[in-house]
Amino acid sequence: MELNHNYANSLVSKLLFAAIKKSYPEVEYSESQIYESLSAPPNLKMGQVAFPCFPLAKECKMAPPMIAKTIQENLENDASVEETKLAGPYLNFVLKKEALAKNIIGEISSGNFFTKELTKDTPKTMVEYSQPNTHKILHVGHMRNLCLGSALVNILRYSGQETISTTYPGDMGTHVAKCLWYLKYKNPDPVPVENRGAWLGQMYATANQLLEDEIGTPNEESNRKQLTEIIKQIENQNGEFYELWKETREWSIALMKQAYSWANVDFDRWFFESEVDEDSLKLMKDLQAKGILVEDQGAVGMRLDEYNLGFCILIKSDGTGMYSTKDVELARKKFEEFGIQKSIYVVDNRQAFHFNQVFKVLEIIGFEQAKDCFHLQYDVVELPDGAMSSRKGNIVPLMDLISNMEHTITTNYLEKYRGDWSDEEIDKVARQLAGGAIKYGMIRVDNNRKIVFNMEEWLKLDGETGPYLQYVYARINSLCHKFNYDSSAQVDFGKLTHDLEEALLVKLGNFNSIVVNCAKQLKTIHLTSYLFELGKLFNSYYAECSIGGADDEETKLARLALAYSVGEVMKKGLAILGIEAPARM
RNA sequence: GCAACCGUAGCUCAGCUGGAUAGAGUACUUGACUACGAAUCAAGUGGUCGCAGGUUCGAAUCCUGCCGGUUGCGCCA
Repeated sequence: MELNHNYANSLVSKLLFAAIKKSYPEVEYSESQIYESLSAPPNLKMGQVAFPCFPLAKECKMAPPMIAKTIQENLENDASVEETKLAGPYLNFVLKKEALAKNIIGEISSGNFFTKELTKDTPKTMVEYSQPNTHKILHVGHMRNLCLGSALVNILRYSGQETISTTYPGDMGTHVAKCLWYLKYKNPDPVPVENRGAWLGQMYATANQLLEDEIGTPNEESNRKQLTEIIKQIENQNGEFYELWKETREWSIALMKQAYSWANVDFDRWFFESEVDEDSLKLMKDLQAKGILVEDQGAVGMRLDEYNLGFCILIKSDGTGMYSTKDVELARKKFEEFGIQKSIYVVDNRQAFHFNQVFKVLEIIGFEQAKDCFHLQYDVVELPDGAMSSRKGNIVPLMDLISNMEHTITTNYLEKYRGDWSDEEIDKVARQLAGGAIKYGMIRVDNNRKIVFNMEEWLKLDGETGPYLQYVYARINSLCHKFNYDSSAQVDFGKLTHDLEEALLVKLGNFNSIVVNCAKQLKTIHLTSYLFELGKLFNSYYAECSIGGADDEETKLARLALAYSVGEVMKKGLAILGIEAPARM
């Protein structure tokens, strides 16, 4: 539940609540209902806050414009309100800029703005994201999941929701067997000393190709026998392949950790498939013994036809489990180990059917939390020539994207500082900007929309990108430094009279609401758009109004304070998206 | 066949819990650095919101049907 935390809207809803009570004593319209209904007029000349009177029309049995007029007549005077304006069915409020500035800039510079209680009674939530397979290539597709998941965790936490983050790597299954098979029987090359995780991914791709090529040849049957043996050894936890699995698995995990570290992502809990496999089968055998599961064509599972979810196989005819089997057990572990009330799965939309099945199975076997399990789906990342596939050989490995981006940024923008800045700083800023470009690019489009990844486009860094926003912060930081900004100095907020200053103040005041809205809708785009709009506004302001060269000292100080506030909000907003803002770039 | 998602400017996308004049980026044309950082800013060109109905004071937004595209739909994960 959202609390009233926006200064302007809280003020207006309080005044409106009293006026509505006075005008229509019989109508029930709570202060928080009013707060929620407030919107913004099309432009600031019409006011900063708009109250639409449509919702009241039915109960008051009166046309909205008349209601607006009646309410206006019953409004009490308030020192912070300049005037109210009737605009048809809307009642608009013009707040005094000075009051707006004093409150918003004051709260931002004191830091209180970012520590407000924004919501209450939110459920304890777990977010699972990043489910890469070991022994396979980590590619740009994984990046979308990682950026989205980590931003969402930050959004939920900022808005006051207790959130546990978790990752679920796939460290067993046929893909592992194929990779180990190739390593043992076919690979002629020595194991490299470095980057073994990436190398392993290539081994898998080669293995997959070779096995496919040998289908229909005399080798097919022996290959299959060898793969079965490998899988058996890993499951039974002994034999040379089990040892090889343990060793190679670590190479992939090291690569994952490297990627997570680059992305500044940290998980509260790592679940591995191998960790839930055995228990998941036990759980299913229990359920089977209780008669909850049925057998069908040799497999054991649950009939979900009445929910239009077909048959969910939980024990294959060879006695082993499926991915659904493990997901049921994993859910049980999450509920019991952490006592969560809500469980979010950030997984691409091809798994929609799978999760519907799993959630239904959980519900049927008696987990109440099943109704609060949510598959947050997103569309996949494709390349200009279609879906990524190892067969096509058109996979863009994650580390290629990262190093390409960092290299381009260094040569195009940072090389000019060489000698002036330390090499370490140049590398660090290149990493931060690459992070900004990649992360912002991954989460600025809606989850439901496919991303066609084009390396050249991504390297351009023009327009709506992470570095555009980082540049805003760097410029402000440089300004504050140059003019010795002091956050404790007295400021005459009456000096902020420009239209763009007002627009910036209103924008700044909306920050917390935007993040709460993102948390409610589990979306990142509202925040990315917001930050871009804030950045654009500031850049216009910067071009139009000289801050350092203001007419008088008071104006300069007031403008600096405003600029500083924009910088703080920008930095905070980017941080929520997982993006660092360098002090200079 | 069934289901989910997508269809808005040349291209990439916002706007979708109905509300004031449909917005950005990009591309293209033009202008602004002896300047608080030009990784920037300003201006212009560009739209039957896939199509057809319906709901109502009001629909890009909600409902129905159709068209086009993507992805799923029992022993891979």
